[in-house]
Amino acid sequence: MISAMAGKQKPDPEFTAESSCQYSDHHNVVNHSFLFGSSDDDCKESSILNEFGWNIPADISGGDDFTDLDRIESDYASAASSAHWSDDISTVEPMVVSASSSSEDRREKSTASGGSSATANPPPSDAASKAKKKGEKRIRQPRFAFVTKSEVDHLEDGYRWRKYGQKAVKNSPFPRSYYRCTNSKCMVKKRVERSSEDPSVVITTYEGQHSHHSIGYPRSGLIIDPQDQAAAFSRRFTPLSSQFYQPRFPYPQQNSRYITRPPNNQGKVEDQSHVVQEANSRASVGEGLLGDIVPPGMRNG
DNA sequence: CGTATTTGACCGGCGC
DNA sequence: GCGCCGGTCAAATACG
Repeated sequence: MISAMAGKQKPDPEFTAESSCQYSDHHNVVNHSFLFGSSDDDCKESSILNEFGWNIPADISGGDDFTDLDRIESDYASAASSAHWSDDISTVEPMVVSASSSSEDRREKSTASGGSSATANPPPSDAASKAKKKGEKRIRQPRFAFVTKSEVDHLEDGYRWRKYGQKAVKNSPFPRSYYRCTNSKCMVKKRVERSSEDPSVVITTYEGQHSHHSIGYPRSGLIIDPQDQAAAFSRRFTPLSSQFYQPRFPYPQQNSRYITRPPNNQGKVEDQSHVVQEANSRASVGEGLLGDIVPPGMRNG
C-alpha cells in the first residue's frame, strides 16, 4: 500500500475529497455513490478519486447514478463549496477500491526496534527480515471509502478498532488516523481523516474484510463482492453522534463551528440520535456495519 | 492491571 | 543518492 500511495504522493496535495465526491445533505440523507475501483495502479492521478479508485457502477447509486467521474466531482464540489449542512450525520458516500499490492504489513512485528528512538539502541536485526520482506509483494485488500458528513471522526460500525497510528495530512489541518480491527486474526484496517476543505466531511477508508462476524468470532476470510459491501455500508453506515461518543480531537479545532451545534437544534439531534441508536443496537447484537457485507452463511457468530 | 491511545522514529517507494 | 511521503511500529502514557 505504501508503494501505491507513495507513487501518488506528489499529486497528493490535490487530495481533496471535497472536489471529488458528490453528496447531498438536503434532508439528512444521502446520496449513495459507489465507487469501485480498480487497482491503485490504475489510479495515477491526483485526487482522492484516484486514490480510492473511483469508478461508479450505475445501478447502486441510490437514485443518483454517478457513472461520470466529472459529474461526481462537480457535484461534490458544489455541495462542499456551499458548505450548507442541515445535520451532522447527513451523508454517507461509499467508495470501493481494489488495490493491487501492498507492502504495508511487510514488517508486521518483524522487529522489536520498530521506530521509537526511545529505544536507544535499536537492534539492527531487522535488516535480515527487511531483505526478506523486500521481495514479498503483498496482495492488497480491497478498499472502500466513505465520505461522510459527520461531526465525529470515528464512525461506529459495530466492530472494535484499535488505533495504531496518526499522521498529519499534507495541506490539511486534520490528521489521518489509522485503525486496525481489534480481532488479532482480522486484518481489516481503516483510515479516518477529515476533509481539509470541508471539515464537516469525514473520509473513512476500509481495507480488507472482517474475517469474523463480530469481535471474538474468527472465521476464514472470504472475498465478497465490493458492490455488496458498498451497498451494505450505504444502508448501514451511521456516524456516531457525540451524544454517544465524544472523540478526542488532538488537532486544533479551528473549524469547530462544524463540530458543535447550537442547542436549538435539538429536534435534529433527536432525529439523528435514533439513527445512531439503531446503529448501536445493531452493534450490540453483533450485526455491525459489516453485517450486511458478510452474508449470514459466512458468519460464524 | 489490562487495554487502548499517543507519538516520534522508521521503512520502503517514488521523483528528482 | 537524497528527500519526501504515506504507512507502520512500539515504547510510553492514559484510561477503565
